[in-house]
Amino acid sequence: MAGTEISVPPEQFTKSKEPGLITEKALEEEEEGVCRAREHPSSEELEAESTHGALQAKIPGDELELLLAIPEEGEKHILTLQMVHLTSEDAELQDLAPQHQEEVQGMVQQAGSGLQSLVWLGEGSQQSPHQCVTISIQEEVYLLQEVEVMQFHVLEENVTGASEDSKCAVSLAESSGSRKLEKGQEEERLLAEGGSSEETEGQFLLLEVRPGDEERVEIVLTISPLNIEKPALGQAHVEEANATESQKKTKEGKRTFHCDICTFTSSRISSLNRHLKTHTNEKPYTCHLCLKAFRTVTVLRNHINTHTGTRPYQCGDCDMAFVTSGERARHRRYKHTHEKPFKCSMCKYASVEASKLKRHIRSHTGERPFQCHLCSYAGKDACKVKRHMRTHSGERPYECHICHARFTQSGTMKIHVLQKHGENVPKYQCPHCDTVTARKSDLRVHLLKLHTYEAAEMKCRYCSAVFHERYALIQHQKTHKNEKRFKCEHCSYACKQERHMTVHIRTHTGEKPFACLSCNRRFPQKQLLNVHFKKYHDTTFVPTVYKCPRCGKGFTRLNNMQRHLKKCGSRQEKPTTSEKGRRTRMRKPTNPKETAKEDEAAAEEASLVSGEQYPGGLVPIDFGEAMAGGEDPDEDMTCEMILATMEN
DNA sequence: CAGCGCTGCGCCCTCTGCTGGAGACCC
DNA sequence: AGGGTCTCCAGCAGAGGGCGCAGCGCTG
Repeated sequence: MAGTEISVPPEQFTKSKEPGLITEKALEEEEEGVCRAREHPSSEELEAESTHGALQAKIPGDELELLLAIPEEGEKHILTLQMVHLTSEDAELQDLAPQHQEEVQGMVQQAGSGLQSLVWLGEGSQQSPHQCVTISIQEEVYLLQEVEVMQFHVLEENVTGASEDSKCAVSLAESSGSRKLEKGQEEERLLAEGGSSEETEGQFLLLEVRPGDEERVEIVLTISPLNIEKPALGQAHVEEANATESQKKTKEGKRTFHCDICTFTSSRISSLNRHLKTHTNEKPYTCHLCLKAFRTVTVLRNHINTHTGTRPYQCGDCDMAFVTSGERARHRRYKHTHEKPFKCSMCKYASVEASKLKRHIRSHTGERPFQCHLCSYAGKDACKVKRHMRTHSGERPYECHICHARFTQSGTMKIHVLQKHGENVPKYQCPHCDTVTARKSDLRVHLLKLHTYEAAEMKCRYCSAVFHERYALIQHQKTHKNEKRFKCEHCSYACKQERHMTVHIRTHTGEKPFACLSCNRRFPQKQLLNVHFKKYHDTTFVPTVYKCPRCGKGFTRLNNMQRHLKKCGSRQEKPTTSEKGRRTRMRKPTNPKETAKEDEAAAEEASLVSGEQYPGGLVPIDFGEAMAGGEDPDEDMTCEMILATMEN
């Protein structure tokens, strides 16, 4: 329970609640060359700041200026400084680094993305620019006129992985306006020694290095306003180690109490005492309903309210009520006032909470601090990693209440329920054609594939027409659909499909590519070979018989039986059960498209069977299931001869 | 010291968009 | 019969909204 009171300037670690708290004197001093501050930037300036980020870096000669955008009153901005890894390729840095080794301790490097980085040239930089320690102030939210604590990492060359980085706490004071960061060898020395550094030329710069676990070094870097009295921080920490209850008064007589266990400081001993309880398990207030213990009675009361449902803070604009007034205030900002004081300096995003802005900033920086321990995935917040872990565990926590299908994400299930079981399913109509998709993303794919202008010409496969849009090409090619585009060069035969022509050509060439493995007879068509094999080599083969219901005459082909029926004047009879094995061939298609397709095939077959396009009435036995069941294996027979053979 | 106001962190949720496999369709 | 294309659909991740809760500054 040891708390140490140390003496630090009163502004340090203190957040001013009002931007106006910055003193005119301080502003004047800044104007005098070290820091330049402006009370209210013009709109143009704000726009420029928005464009270039929250702060800009200028390195005029050996001097470094850190330009900070000044927000409008009440706004809070994120300052993001990006990590800089010095490599041998960083010629600019190589040139710069030695130059600043003597004089420059901190510098801000304008990164390519428009983000900024703070490079700390520590002791290592004296040996080689490659060994510079780079300090990246990742992000923090603060009123720009405020003193603020920032988190950043100290990275060494070739050290990868944020978890490996040393964490540092930085306090930046007097952020508004531009600041020239003064440097000195003393700071460098103190950084290395783990002590503190004071400003030179009137600027105070505090460094505090704390040894952590094996690979961690904690550095507390505090940059204070120019008019702040220099503290003896290094001494304070020596005293801290020896006398934990020691106190030091500042020039103004104010005291700061410092927690020995963490970096917490407070100007009130009561706050420190309350804070110290957070380092203990001391929780004297116990909930009588669940036996959970709490540190303060206020926390206990709020907790009990969660049991009882007591929500004393009612929103005046809706029915919502909350346990604490703070929750109500936040709710009102979200739902009613839409006040969003946290504004991103790199885009127009604004949020109710600072943590949301912080999270948003990661979408600019690409930072992914939450690593999956099973794969290389890293998320921008812990929740993403948790969701990602389902891909490893196979967990599917969301179940469709209708079909009980399970899903990894609630959104996926919602889409499923809507589109599989919903009645008013939203559809996405393509503006260029009749295509309707169930999902917007699919419409996008459709537009991309079919309606995107292609620089390369796409040629019609049937004619010389060319197109730059795939959809237009497909529509055009459909106009060729019913053409008998394939014409025999030896006779007047014409057909729609190339494979039909291939078969037909064999009637001219005499080619017989299909040989029977049992008797070595050869056939020009595969179907002829199949029929031959079944009839002469397959003992289990039972030919389909369609009987005329009137006279009982049998037929192997349905259409022949139907033709016979017209003469007999009776109706069609179903095939006998012995024909069941072959019945599937005669199924009536239920799909209208299939029906049309078969009708088309039947029509073509009829055309072929009639021999109207074949000189001498010779018809090649070909294509189509209607023919498959009854052809004679004799490749030289005409269709009529085959039918005559097969029919009874 | 209690209480208020506020902040930060974490969690859960929704919306959105991209991706790739499966199956239907077309040729 | 088989390959190419397209649509459907689930998986998955990015981004952000909203809220619960613990802790801290400040004040009476």
